[in-house]
Amino acid sequence: MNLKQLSETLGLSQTTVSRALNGYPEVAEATRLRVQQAARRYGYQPNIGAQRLARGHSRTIGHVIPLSTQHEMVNPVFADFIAGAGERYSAAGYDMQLTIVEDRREEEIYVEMKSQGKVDGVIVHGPLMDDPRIPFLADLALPFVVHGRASDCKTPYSWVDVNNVRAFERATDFLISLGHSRIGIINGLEHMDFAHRRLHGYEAAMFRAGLTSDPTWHYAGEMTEINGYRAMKDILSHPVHPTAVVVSSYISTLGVRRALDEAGLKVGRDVSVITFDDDLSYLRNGEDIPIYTAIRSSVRQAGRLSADMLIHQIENPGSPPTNHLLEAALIVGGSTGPAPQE
Amino acid sequence: MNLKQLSETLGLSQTTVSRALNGYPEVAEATRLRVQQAARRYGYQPNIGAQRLARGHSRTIGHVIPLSTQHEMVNPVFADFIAGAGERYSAAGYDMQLTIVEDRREEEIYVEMKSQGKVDGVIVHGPLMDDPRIPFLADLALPFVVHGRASDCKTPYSWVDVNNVRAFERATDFLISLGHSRIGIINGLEHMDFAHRRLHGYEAAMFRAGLTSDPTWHYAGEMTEINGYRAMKDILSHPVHPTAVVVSSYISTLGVRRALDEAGLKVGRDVSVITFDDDLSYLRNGEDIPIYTAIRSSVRQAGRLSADMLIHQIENPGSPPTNHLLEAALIVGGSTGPAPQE
DNA sequence: CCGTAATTTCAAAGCGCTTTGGGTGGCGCA
DNA sequence: TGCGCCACCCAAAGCGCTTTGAAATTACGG
Repeated sequence: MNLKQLSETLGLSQTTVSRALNGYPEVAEATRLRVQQAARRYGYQPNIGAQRLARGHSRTIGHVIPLSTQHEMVNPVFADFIAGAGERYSAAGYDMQLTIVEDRREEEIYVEMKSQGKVDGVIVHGPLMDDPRIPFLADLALPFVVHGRASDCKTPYSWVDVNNVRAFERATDFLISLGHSRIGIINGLEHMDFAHRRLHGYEAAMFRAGLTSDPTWHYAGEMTEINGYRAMKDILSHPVHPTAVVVSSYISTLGVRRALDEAGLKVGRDVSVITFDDDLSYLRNGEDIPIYTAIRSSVRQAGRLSADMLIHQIENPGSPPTNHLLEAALIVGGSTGPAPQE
Repeated sequence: MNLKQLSETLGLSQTTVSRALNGYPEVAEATRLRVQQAARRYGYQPNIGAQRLARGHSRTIGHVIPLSTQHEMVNPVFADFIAGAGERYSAAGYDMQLTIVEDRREEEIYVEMKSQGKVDGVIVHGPLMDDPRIPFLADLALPFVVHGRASDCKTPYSWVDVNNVRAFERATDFLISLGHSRIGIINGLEHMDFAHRRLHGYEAAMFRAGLTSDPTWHYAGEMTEINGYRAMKDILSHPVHPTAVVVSSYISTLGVRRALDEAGLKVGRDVSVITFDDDLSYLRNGEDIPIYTAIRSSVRQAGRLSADMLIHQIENPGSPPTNHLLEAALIVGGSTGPAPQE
């Protein structure tokens, strides 16, 4: 059933039917009701392609997921972020389009999206320190919101981010307050903006406490279980090793635990661990009592916020970029304890 | 730049330009070349909405992710499946649309997709034993491929699935061959079809070996880390407990390990563990040497296959449903060993 | 009872593409 | 020379919706 048929059965023009259905005021309430009922009865659904063509926008939001050809890894927080954003899209009547693309082709995809009118806006995932995508998109005039930030970017843009500096500062401070002085960090890849900020927060806390941070206590790499395991194992291999570590991801932390178990060290007694906890639905950090002491910020919530901001931006063209800085909560669990006496 | 403008600058009709660009034979090669060059030069991209309207299909494939209101959990294998499917969509010129929806509204979404012409086909995730979505979609005449199967469904349909029965049979057989006789299973929710099959495979192997399976050695629940931990802890709480377990997910296995560590039991010596390994990019089961003995089948590969099958089905309407049964490999790692002597 | 304004409805012109159903013009062949 | 046949190109008619501009109807004050 299409508009024409519906309008014919109703004995009205397409104009009136369209207006009745789209809530325009210039149609009598009685008529509107009649039209709505008929639409329901005959299961009329406007053709989306035709609507897009006529309206000039797609009510679709794009997420482009770059897949680096070396790593071929999909960020595990992605599923939860999408779930959060998706909730909001559904509520606001938007569709979500996902594109998996080799990272070197990402800009090309944006151009295509823009000029084909595929999407009304995009969410940018996993920004680097100086991410070329941001000026590029700003230039394209395609509305976008970044999940994270790009430190070296001067042009203003909209973003949703966790206060990573502060989160790692607090985590480190907490360990220091427990008497730890040799503290390691197992971080993400350092060209990723979030990892850079986390390192920064950690270093600031160490410096303020007058502690030095041995480079052999640092690790930066993709945040997989294996890498967490390797990093911890490597850190332990040095004669003088840390009594505590802060870890950038819950998944890496699982590897860290494995390495500690293997070395016969008890988490929270021999080595304290604080993890960053994205509050993933399938990796809850305990329920009432947390397993790990953690700095927690829900990535799902970040997804919701990003979606809301982007929709606002799309529906209010010309509105200035907005930001949202989420504070991570420091949650005390069983993985931290006083520094062991030497 | 749109078709009209492009054709005007070229001094050709829209027809010819459209045909040249879409590879129709009735245009001179020289003209085609000229058109293609001009299109590139001016960055012409056909408007997607217009194309859809004119062609009558959307070149979009839908994935609807049901979010059960109780659990609110996004299946972690989902990201990898999507990545695999997404590769193929890109290559074939299809877009991917994701919809997050409360499970009770799922059918409504399908109707909408179909009648609005939003998508040309859909992938069905996480089928239940007797999944109402399958007859529903078959009825709708919307092409679809199921990732998994629905045991109780009589109408034929296309699916891609792992041979879950055989995988768990082999895993159990392997444990039996190592001398284990008390073997537990930590499974997914049993109304999920895959979990049902896995249980079945496990039971078949036990039965064939003349072993009985104590119900206190069984667990069925959402496959999170926490649940793995709880399940293992619970299993260990009984005076006579299993010396080996098969676990339905890598993530649960991480919880299982935690419970074993906490109990002072060594994986592979005191308790043998075999896990199902979806070969997730962020949770690799070791690299050269596997951490866990596992039955492995790449969910990403399943994504690729599903996408290929669906595209084929869309482009060849009326072709009969096809199936693809993947065999999981049994990979021996360090988490299994001979049954401990009592 | 009429002029004016407000309300309600409509016909038709897009939106940008594909596709049908012709037209040219040039060539070979009788 | 004339005919038929390709090879190439075109005008125009959709696809199903929105929206403009105008017409028809009703309401109302003088």
